[in-house]
Amino acid sequence: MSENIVQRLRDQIENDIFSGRLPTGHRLDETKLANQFGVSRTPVREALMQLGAIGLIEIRPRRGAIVVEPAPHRVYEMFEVMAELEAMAGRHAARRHTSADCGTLLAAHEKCGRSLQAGDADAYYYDNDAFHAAIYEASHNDFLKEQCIALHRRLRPYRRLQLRARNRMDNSFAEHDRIVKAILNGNGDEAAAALRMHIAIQGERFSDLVAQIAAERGGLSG
Amino acid sequence: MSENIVQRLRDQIENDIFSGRLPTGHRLDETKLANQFGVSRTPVREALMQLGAIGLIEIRPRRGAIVVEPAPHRVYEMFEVMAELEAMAGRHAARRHTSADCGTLLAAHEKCGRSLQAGDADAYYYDNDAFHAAIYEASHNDFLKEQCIALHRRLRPYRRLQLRARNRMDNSFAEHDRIVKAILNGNGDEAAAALRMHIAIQGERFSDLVAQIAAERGGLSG
DNA sequence: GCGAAGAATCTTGCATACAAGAATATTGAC
DNA sequence: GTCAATATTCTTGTATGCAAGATTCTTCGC
Repeated sequence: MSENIVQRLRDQIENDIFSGRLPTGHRLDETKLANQFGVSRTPVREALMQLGAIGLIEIRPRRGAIVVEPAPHRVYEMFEVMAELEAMAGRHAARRHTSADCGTLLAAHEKCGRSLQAGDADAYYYDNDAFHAAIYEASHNDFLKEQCIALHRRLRPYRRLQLRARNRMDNSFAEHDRIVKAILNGNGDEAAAALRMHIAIQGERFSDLVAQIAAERGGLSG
Repeated sequence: MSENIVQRLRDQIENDIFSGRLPTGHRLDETKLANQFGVSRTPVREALMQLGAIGLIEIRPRRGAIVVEPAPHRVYEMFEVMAELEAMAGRHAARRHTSADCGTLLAAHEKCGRSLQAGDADAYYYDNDAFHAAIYEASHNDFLKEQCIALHRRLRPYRRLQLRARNRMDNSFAEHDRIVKAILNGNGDEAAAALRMHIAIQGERFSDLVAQIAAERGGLSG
């Protein structure tokens, strides 16, 4: 499939982490992974190194790699930064967008609307990605775009949890609407504010979720 | 020195790139680098991979790695993002700083002042790093801090060029002064604005520099 | 003389081997 | 019975070897 083994390994391990097959704290033994995938340790090491660079796993010298679930407060921090980056993208998009950008953005927005009406959370999830990608693109700052995509990807598993929440899809779409209007009107500050809130809400929802789980666990175990 | 060869190699190659010993477009031959450093190809590969993850070099499958000087407009984009991240750090620092943070920030600021009075641009350069690091720290968002440090590091060679410019050190210190006051007063918006401008100026100065060099080159070569 | 096809060479990608440090188990002392 | 020290095992870090793809050089055809 992939051109080289390293990328295939990286994607596979990444998926295994996101899907929970490789739980937090799990030790990633190079030899075992190599055997498991039927390759040698060399590409495994390189794949692990790449995952370490993203921050998905922690590589401790001479002590192997472990899966790190970022502490909840860290995920919250990441949402904070994401909110600011998205706000920046929105501000620039409002000022710099071309007519082609408008078309892409509107099309993505309408696609979200159709998925919402169909009640298809999975479809909405992907359409939402495209919607945000359109904003990054319209910001006409490629470096910003890359940073946004990387962080968006990193936060993927946490966002995915949220669309299941009651009314989240409706609210999300309403927020998108405000964002689109601001960008098309060239109102950078409004676009930034709308996007910042749109993302910040997710961070807060995540925090709520963590608190809820902690409470449940507390109730069960002590 | 370093614990492992890979880190040593990574730092060395990174320095060679920043210092210009390894110019843009230079092909990084694994075998040659291995011989040069007296190690095997394995750690060289891993070091190159890490540099590729940062974006300092480009790794093309089966075709080796080359040093990529980011195009000027891309550096400008990076300064734009840096400005926004610093502004965010400043806004949070203004709201969240502890008394210990204040002490560190003030100490760093005063150290900059002493280097300025001594007319020592090199010292100022390092003190400036510490000053900004103090702000990241005071933002109490570790993820943001790490992102800032990484980008700051990435932009290092371009910042270094600038302190040589006339009056830049004086102006920089004056801007620092405004930033410190805003943070200590708890004025988040003011701190953000001051920092955004502080960094944006550098991006613009970089653009000026590029334009100037381009003009000179144009005058020479046709 | 110029262009294209093929061969030779060179470089990367992966596998295997070996050495050194960390984790663990075992044994001895208290 | 518990703690500590040592020995053993296990894992990582680095070196080397081999195969496949890329580049370059040579040769042949036009």
